[in-house]
Amino acid sequence: MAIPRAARTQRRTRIQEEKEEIILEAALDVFSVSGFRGSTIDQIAEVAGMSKPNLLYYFRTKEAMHRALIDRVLFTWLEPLRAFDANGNPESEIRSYIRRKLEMARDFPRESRLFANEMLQGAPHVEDELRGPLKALVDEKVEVIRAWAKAGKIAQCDPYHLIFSIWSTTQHYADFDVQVRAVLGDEHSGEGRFEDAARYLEQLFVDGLRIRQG
Amino acid sequence: MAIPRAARTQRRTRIQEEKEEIILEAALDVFSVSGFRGSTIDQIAEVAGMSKPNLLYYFRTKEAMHRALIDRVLFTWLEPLRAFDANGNPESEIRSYIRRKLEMARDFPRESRLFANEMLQGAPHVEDELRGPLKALVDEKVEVIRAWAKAGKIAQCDPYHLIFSIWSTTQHYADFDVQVRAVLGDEHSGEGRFEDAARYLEQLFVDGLRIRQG
DNA sequence: TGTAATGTTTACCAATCGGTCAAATTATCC
DNA sequence: GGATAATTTGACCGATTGGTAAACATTACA
Repeated sequence: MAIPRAARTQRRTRIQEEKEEIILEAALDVFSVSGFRGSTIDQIAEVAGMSKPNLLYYFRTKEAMHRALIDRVLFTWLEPLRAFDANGNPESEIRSYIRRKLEMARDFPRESRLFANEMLQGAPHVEDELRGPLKALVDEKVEVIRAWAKAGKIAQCDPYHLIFSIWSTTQHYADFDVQVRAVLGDEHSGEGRFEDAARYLEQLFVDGLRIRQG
Repeated sequence: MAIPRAARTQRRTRIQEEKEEIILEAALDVFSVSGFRGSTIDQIAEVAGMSKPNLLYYFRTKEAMHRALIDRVLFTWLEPLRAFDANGNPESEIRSYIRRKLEMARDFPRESRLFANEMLQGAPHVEDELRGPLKALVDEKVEVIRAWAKAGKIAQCDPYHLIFSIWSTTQHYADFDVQVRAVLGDEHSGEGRFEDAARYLEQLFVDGLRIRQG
């Protein structure tokens, strides 16, 4: 008889690793478009190319799949902010932060949309993580930015809103991709639009913060 | 026998006007949080305080409710951009555009989230409107901004991405409200945060575009 | 006040939902 | 190769889904 996955303590099988990966990949496809409530296990099973009971053998509930995805995304999503370096100079740090966030929007749009979906629904599954680890990390970087402002390296500004504005402008290209494409028209919707966006955003933030090379 | 609403040609009744308003209000509550697929007619009926068949007497399908909402939101949502005046001076026009968009995020967050949900799902119900009327309006305003840049009133920049960045930064405060509150902490999450955001964003864009009074 | 149109409700439908179960199949390891 | 554990499947469950039919209640208007 099969032992329910959650009760197992043994090392994971090769098949387990592979199948769980396939399932999470399919779940990301579905959840990122339809949100948690709007997605069905059947949809995910079909995308994953396996039967529903088989899928439920690896993740016992829909919540379990969603939680596994969210945990993974939350971690990697904050990678660029973690890399934000207090010892670097303001201009290059902000430039590369924008770059990295924009690259993530381009390379991992589903992850961005999964997160956006969760926010729109009021973060029912991750509010604790937002108030805990996320806030802690942001608070830390806010202090860095404040120090830069105090030293006259950048203009006086609210560091929280600065971070919000970088998040929103970059993630916009993943979350509102369909709108961006529609407005730009098919001719300007190629991959070049990310380069255009990077150029514009770097100019906006560097000049907007009146950054002086330090 | 009751005549299906869609087949009626007569003027709308007082009861119709009232009930349809109540239903759309409830539908906005539900759709804006859960998206189209994740929302149920039963939820909407409960929020509206009427029975499901009664609700379906006024809107024959879930799609009909959603479409009615989207149509209404799409129109009012573009009001600030329509007000964007080519004859005004760049600084005050951009300042007041940011203000207006921020006020809408504050006063109509459900409408913003409804739209965001639709975008995340790939705009299955409104892609035509995006490629048609929306693109047309944006193209028109883009020309205004281009003229400003040509006249040296603002820095050279891609007007499309400028508009995207104003959209994203302002709507962020509605769509990601829960994250903003979590990061700012309960002490800074009052209504004052909109004033802080307005101050920061105006500074960012005015300096970022190196606007010179015209 | 009568009556026809409008509005509301109860009971119901087939389809889909998340999830279970036991049986059948496959992989692993001695 | 055989025993044992891991994996997969089809059949199924009760609850919920979007939506309907028809009886019933209310309103508007002559």
